[in-house]
Amino acid sequence: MGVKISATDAALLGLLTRGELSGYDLQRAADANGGLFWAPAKSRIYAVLPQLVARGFATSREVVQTGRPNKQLYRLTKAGRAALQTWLEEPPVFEPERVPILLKLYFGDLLDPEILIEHIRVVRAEATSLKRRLEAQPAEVRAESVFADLTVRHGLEWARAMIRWAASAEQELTARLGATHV
Amino acid sequence: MGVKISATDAALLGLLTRGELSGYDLQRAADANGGLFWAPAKSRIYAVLPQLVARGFATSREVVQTGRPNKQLYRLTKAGRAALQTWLEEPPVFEPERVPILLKLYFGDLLDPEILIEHIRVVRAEATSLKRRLEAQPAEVRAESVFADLTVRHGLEWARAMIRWAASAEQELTARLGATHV
DNA sequence: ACCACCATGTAACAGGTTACATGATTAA
DNA sequence: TTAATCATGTAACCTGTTACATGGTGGT
Repeated sequence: MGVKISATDAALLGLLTRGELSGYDLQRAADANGGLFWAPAKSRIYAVLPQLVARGFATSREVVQTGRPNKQLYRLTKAGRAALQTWLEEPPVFEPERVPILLKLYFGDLLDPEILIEHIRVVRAEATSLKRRLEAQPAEVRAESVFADLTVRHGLEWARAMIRWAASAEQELTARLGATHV
Repeated sequence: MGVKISATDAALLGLLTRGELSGYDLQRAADANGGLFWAPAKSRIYAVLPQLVARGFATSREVVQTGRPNKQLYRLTKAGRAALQTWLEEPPVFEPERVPILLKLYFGDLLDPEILIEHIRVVRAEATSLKRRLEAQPAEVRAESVFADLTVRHGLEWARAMIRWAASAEQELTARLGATHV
């Protein structure tokens, strides 16, 4: 029987395979990927870490520092490593997300078409800026490992899909708007 | 000052614009779209409805039935309609989701490549089946309204993006695997 | 005989956020 | 002097899930 851990647990344990880290370090590491696929709030990180210790997945030691706050360094245990491995080997969860824009769109008949179109423009603009951000990291992350590169490519595919969809939705709604206006 | 409501509140209030409905009806309506963009658990629906009444966004009346359980029918109030409108007019939230597969992939160096490839195949298979499901509803939903159609098209773009990404990821990882094996 | 539909809810739990609180050091 | 970095945490709140509980009706 394998020990169950959550995705957030797994993210922290995974980062701890790379060395002894503090909560602060872990947050930086999680944010470093632009929070692209997993970035818990820091309060969550500080809440989870003691739980990991309590469950035997990590140990902590305090490092006394002068001139700056003391810190807790966390180290992965064998049990933690095993729990992580179990999680990694489980088939991934697949489910289409809840997309707020779709909810607004679905009730589009209740909304002024111009506002709806503006909403879609917002989506396209944000997707475009995400795409640009992702395209603008060639050597840094992408060459580092196939895996990091594939996560970036996932984000790019996603952003492109959103842009395509938003463009076509905008076009269609604009056409409708024009048709009913004239 | 506008009254703040959550997306789930908005989903229920939105459905209530179409008439007086019970919790049961609302769940069916939410699931009808294949749960594509917003499908709360029924316990959540039954928890939220009384809150909506308490906040003055809906009224309820009991309908006594014979041969089957009594039911509560909920009706949207003016205040509820106004709160919904405020929510609909707010610019949509845009944020790339948390994708579990990416977390597994990011720590791909900890995982047997064959298992990783199998994970990606799962994603592709599920995305493909979603795509097929969405393609298989022409007259039913899609012609009904532009808005419903656009939500379906969103799902399709998303599914296609996932398929494209998974195919390319699988190819790349397979190549790497072959290279290191031979 | 069994299953699906109708219909509402409670209980226990998991996972997550924002805002608040503290406080020294260092670079612009 | 203003802001960022380092560093940890609490409190209040919100959102959501699964499992449990009940029980008649109508179709295969």
